[in-house]
Amino acid sequence: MGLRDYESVMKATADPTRGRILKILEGGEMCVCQVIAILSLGQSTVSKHLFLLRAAGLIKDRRDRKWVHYSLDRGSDSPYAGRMLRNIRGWLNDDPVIAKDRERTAMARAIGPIAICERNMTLPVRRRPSAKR
Amino acid sequence: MGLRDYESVMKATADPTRGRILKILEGGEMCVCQVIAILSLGQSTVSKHLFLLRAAGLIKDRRDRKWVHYSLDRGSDSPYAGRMLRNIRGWLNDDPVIAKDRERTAMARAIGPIAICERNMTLPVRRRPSAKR
DNA sequence: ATGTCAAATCGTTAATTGACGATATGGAGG
DNA sequence: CCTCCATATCGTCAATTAACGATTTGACAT
Repeated sequence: MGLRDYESVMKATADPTRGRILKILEGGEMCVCQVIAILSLGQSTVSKHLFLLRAAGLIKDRRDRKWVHYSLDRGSDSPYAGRMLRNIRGWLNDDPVIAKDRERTAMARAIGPIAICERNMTLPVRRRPSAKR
Repeated sequence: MGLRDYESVMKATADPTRGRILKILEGGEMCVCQVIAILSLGQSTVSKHLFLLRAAGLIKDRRDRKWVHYSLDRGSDSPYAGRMLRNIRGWLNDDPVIAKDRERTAMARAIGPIAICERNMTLPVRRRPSAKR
């Protein structure tokens, strides 16, 4: 529980994309393909982020058939991880990026992993009100 | 108070050298030259670290003649900074590197900034018990 | 104003990191 | 055994970062 663990947890949380992932998972367990769809990032990119978060003890995974689901690892071995998860819970809730992610998270949850995989890890495009002139 | 501030505070604290600096400053205000001596790093290197910590709202500075003293900025504007300072207070106290720094911090405090500057930002070498054979 | 000296800034270099596409892994179903 | 497909790992590239030495800044003393 020294500088090494400290560094791994803090560096894992410090990256803004990984911060977004942690906020997404606050809504509950998520399939990898759903996280990819919400973030609109490459599959390998997201996989690496999830790896680092898991290595730091911040999240845990669960296999269900060919899907892997990730969730926050409350009760992690790392005291740093537990504390940071609790900190982040109250943080960033007003941030516009996080708010947007929350909407997309809701959509991803409504649609479900299977449909998202069929759509090649994408969410349906949201119709934007176009300014008439 | 969005992702940007979050990132700056987290990245500032995530670096192990900056973590050491924060732990050093828990002992109270410190002159730059003392921090340099404790860490045994280059003057410009330490100056940069202090800059990043200050930019994140974690520490503040005070000029006294030609010396600049840094201290933890409890009551910072950033809510992230305040929380992290409180977290770190209870962290890393068992780490060997931090323990060593604490000894050197005590020595730096005993000697004082003026003497350290005269010694070119170094602490007196500690006599190590040499293993007889 | 000039010199001194602690600290800040600049410029460079090597190492780390985040992104991507391509390939490998490993369950589930045929 | 072979295929399919979600995920993991690999290889590459551009961007960031931590370290250093050299130079600049700015407060103080003469």
